[in-house]
Amino acid sequence: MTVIVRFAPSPTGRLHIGNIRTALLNWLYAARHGGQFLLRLDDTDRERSTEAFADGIREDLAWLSLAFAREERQSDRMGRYGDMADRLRASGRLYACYESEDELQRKRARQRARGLPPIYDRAGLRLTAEDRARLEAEGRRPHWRFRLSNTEAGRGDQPVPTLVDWVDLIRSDQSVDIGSLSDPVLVREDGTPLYTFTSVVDDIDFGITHVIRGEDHVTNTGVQIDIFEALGAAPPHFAHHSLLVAADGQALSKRLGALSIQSLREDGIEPMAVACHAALLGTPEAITVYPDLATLAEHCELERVSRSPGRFDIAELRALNGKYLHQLSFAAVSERLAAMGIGGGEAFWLAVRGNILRVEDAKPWWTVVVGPIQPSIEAPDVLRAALEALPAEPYDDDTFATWTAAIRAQTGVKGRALFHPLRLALTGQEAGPELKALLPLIGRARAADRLAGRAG
RNA sequence: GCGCCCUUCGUCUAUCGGUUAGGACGGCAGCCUUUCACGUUGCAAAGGCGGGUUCGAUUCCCGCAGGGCGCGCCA
Repeated sequence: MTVIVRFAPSPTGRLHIGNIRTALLNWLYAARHGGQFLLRLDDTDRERSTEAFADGIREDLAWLSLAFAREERQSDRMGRYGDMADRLRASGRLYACYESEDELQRKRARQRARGLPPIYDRAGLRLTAEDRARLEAEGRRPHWRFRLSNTEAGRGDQPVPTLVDWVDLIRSDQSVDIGSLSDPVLVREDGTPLYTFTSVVDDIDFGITHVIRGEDHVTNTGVQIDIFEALGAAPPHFAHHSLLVAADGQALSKRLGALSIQSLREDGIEPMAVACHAALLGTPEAITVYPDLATLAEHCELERVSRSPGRFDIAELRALNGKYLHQLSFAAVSERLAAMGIGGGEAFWLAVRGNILRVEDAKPWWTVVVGPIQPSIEAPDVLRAALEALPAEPYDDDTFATWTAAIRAQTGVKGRALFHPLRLALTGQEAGPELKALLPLIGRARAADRLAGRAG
């Protein structure tokens, strides 16, 4: 059996770190099993879905190299949902209800007040043909509910505890009591099919073998398994991963805006750092940046994803990004450096990569190399001696050592007293890459200017 | 309120009743670099609370507390 998984965001916002974790878990599962990953845009909510958000989702996936074999949109499939709804009506599993939003709210409030669970009372099921005709004549249109298979013979419509169970790939044995749930609305008055239903129809039609999603869907799964069966289809395998929480342990949902993939990208975080952090968080694997998704997939077993919520701390992601850059090869960034107007070749990259957290942090160091910068003058005597001892070009990796040895011999100054003034004069900065590597890039002319206190 | 899930170093986790409770990130220290950073080596750092079961509980059971999620004509 070929594994087919899907990522099904609704284009009502940008993807965030939590979303992308779901996408990644799906993509990586497909990769590990030689399966297919498909993108499904859940855009049945016409009011909130926009084309701009759909583009944003594709853009974010592309940035992370999460390629999909196929793209489907629910808005293209409305006819199909209508047909499937008819099938459920024909088998008596989809029934018309005429309560207004207000009436339903009042019913729920009453039930809660009496200490009862707020479950729909199935009044719609008891409507006679005459009742319905009268309601329709009043101009009322029905919404349609799916009758959950939670009753037993001799007890009418009364729900009884009914466990729907499955072997969850992450949570192992899992069950949901659909006896304590309301019959879900599958189709609205205006004919719009709802998620609970469209998702099942799509999973059937697209041959989805594994549904990997957040644990906020656990209850949905209980209901949806019932719908799969009502439609005569075998349910797919399910896996529900825990959700991410913020660094303070509270729900992440409040500040998702700042954690959009777009903002992480603009923040200079590398896509593989985002992917590895999101996928490895909450697993026994050490969080490290692998060179590509295929390699990441080798380290990512769905079965080992933790059931407890994962704490997402952007500071950790930034640190991870830095660690990744510290060992990144020149070949991997040469084009981007060139696009930023940075030259200096491999020597420059190797010199500065250990001192940056983001690729664009290389830019100020390039300015340090080509100037102009304002030197910072400390210990003028030392700098004067340094200027006098400054060797003629060509410079190489040994130049700095011979030069500083000469200054030391001349002045008797050594250690921090020698290096700190040189660093301040040559770079204008307190800390930075090895001067040994920087000096040949800076060159004699600029070095001489800076040692003399002139901008250069 | 009801239901489901979770609880081991600061963080992510390993441990299938007996371990010096292991690893990774971060932190700290040494080393390297005659400077800072990078790198490297080492160190410190943990079983929420209360009851059981057992010769023995981090591990199994119950309760409590804390956290997450669900209980939509959202997805």
